Amino acid sequence: MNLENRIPEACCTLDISGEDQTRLVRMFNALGNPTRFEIMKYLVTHQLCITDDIVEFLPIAQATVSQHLKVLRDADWVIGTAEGAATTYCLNDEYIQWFRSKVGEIF
Amino acid sequence: MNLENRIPEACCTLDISGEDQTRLVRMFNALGNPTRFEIMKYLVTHQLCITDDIVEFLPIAQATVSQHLKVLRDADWVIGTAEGAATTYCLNDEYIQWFRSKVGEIF
DNA sequence: TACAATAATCGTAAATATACGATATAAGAT
DNA sequence: ATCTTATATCGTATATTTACGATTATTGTA
Repeated sequence: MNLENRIPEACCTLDISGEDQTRLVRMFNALGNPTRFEIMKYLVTHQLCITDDIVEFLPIAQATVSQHLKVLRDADWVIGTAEGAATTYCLNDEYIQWFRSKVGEIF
Repeated sequence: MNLENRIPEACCTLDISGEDQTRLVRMFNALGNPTRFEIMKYLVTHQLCITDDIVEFLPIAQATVSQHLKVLRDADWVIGTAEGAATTYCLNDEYIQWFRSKVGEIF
């Protein structure tokens, strides 16, 4: 009375795999860090900013902020645009929307 | 013509902080790992399972599966219930719902 | 009582993430 | 041309994560 009785069979399928799944996991991972979450909060409440705004806002070194912004960019949470010597950051609305709808589909 | 011209002022507030924020980041973090995401997929498509189902399903050791399940439990993505010698896992619908609504509020 | 099944935990090795200072690059002002 | 500002990248130290085998604990069965 063990394996024969509880055959694990799928009750449904799931429309996520391959590249999409990799992207989704990367997005989860990027926000699964307190500092990066704070950066995202900053962007949500400020719409637009440059790297230095966040360097002044958070108690961490400029190099670290730059690194975290790169992770958020690579995960498509934000878009960075070179604006002279500075880089302007804003939310990547397209992929934020994509994230929300995928999460809605899956869970 | 620099700091004086672009005063970074918040355009809105954000209703997430403290414990809720910590929990949310922990939930993001837990799903930001390919193996744990696969476990969640398994649970979504099977509704219920025991640890051993996942051990057989994934190409990783029992100890590792158990560790990942603990992370998912601690992050409130799943609920584990001792059922004799086995532990039955299922989705934590309450907090999945919570996650979705928080993400909706923020972004 | 002994045994098989199931899962959790311990100790540990290897990989990855995180943070920093120093340096490099590029734009704009003097 | 030089200096300042803003950012990215490099090298590196430390911390955390991930994975594993071995061990422990607990339940149910022979």
